[in-house]
Amino acid sequence: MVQAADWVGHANETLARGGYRASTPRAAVVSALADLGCSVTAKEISDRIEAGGQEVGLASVYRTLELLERLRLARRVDAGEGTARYEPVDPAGAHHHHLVCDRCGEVAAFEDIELERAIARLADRVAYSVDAHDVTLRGECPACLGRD
Amino acid sequence: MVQAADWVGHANETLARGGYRASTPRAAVVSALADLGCSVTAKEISDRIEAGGQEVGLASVYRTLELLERLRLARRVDAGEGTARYEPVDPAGAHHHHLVCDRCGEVAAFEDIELERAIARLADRVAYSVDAHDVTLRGECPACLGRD
DNA sequence: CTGAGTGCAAACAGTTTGCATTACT
DNA sequence: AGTAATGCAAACTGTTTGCACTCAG
Repeated sequence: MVQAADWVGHANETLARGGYRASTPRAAVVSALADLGCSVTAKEISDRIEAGGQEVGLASVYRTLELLERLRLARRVDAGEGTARYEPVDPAGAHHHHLVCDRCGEVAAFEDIELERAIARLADRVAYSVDAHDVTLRGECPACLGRD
Repeated sequence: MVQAADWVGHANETLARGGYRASTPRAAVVSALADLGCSVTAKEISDRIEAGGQEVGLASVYRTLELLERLRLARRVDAGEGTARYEPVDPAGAHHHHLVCDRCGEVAAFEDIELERAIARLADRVAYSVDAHDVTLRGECPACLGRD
């Protein structure tokens, strides 16, 4: 997992360096994304900001997420159903993938070097030039398994 | 890739066995999905049917896809952007994953035993009970690479 | 003071649903 | 005949966009 504080600093720095203005709504989105961490929706970000007493229009949340994605500060991850999810990108390059529960929708993260290696080797063999990959495992989370 | 003819037969059989009626629109969707093969949208299916002279409401396409998915005859695959894509499921169990071109959206398929093995091993180690997985590689397709 | 960034509301795209009608079995 | 399945149109959901206003630089 990305260190929330580090990432917020890194993100704000990158934004400033890019000539983007430091607006309150933007900062709120950055900070909410950092707090929520892995695999969050625009709505969740907006709610979290609202819970903190601020108001930020959903449109601004989307615009900020789009910007963060363009700057490689965040990435869109696909949990499957039709709702876009985002998460902070670790500046150090570490990354993880997701386990999604088909029953309750819960998302967990995992890392696996062996998997990464297999993908790296594969990437060399294909005709495409690969610069990103996503892996999603689907099944049932421990909680749902217990509740059978 | 799934053998189109085989799959159509298999799908129709499964549908019949399940007590589902053999309607013309349903058959058209099954056959269109088989023809188009890998990673198609509801709209593409509808267009392809229309091109063959028939008319099938988009709603029926969606309803049929949902049914096929429930019967494990098709699966929803996530190419990333907000449009659901479907493809026939090989009754023999063979499956592949996708390479998506970030520039033109072109989707190619690949298989890799090593990758499957890594995922199988990983699936044993996690707390979730994993029963499906998706891998998507993103990058640029050969055509777009050439067009730099 | 100037334009990047915002909020709102309207526009959109894909998907789902209610209901009267059609057509397998 | 009975009911599963269809088609249409309306409803919905998530996301994007146009525009007037605001505020950081």
